[in-house]
Amino acid sequence: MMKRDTQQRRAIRRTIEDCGRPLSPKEVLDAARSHCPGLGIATVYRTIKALAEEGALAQVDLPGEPPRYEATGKVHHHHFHCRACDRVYELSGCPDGLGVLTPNGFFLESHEVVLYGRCATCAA
Amino acid sequence: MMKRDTQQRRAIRRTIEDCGRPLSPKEVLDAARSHCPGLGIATVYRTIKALAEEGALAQVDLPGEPPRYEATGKVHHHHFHCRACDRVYELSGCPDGLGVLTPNGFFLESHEVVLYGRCATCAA
DNA sequence: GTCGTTGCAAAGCGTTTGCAGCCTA
DNA sequence: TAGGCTGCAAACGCTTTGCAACGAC
Repeated sequence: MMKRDTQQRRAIRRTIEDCGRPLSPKEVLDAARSHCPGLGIATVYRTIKALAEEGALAQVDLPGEPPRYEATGKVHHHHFHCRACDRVYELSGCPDGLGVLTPNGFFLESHEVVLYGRCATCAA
Repeated sequence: MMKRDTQQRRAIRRTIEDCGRPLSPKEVLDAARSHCPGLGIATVYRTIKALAEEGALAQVDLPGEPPRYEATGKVHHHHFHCRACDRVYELSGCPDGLGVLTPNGFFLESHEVVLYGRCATCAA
């Protein structure tokens, strides 16, 4: 898939790669339209899905939130969700001691950590 | 709200309180119908919402999952999501060192930790 | 020119809401 | 009996899909 390099796809890919934080399909649409007016939401969904399948995008699922998407190729990280502006930021680092939370007999494969609060802009 | 004590509400409340793990509306419907045949999904949603508003239920949001609900009155805890059976289990304990993940200028209010893997039943 | 891609509109899917009849108090 | 509650079906919001026109190669 993704056999052709269209204006729409360039705008969508560039939007997500340049942003540095996970974006929702709606955020991608709004931002990509500045490069490509008339872009449709269906194309955003289709392109995101294709980019995710070929490994260029990672889906970021946060509790109670519709999925966002970020560029792949980053080291293991978690996210900070600002309650004021609803933006999601990347964190570096990872807490220790998750293994001891696992009940006996359970097999731990992976984990997710999400912090909530106010980002630097909204805390001011 | 919740002025009357109906058969449907008794079945829904009892189902969630007896279960000991967070349930989705569909899980509640299926289980509660054994006590109350003919129960409708709309009643499950309405009752869950009312119980949550009066503080008897807590909504449990996991990444990429529709909300589940559990009885309130428990101490701070997190959850384990079994990838095999899709059930969600309660964990006790909480990792340290989340504060150091918070970027400068950000204000940390709360956090969420979710573990993934196989529960004791599915690991066997 | 071919056929992959796009935008629109319709279809899906889970959740919510309107409404007439039911049943608790 | 009054009016809160229920089940059904329609409405909703978000995502996916069908289809004819478009445009990359």
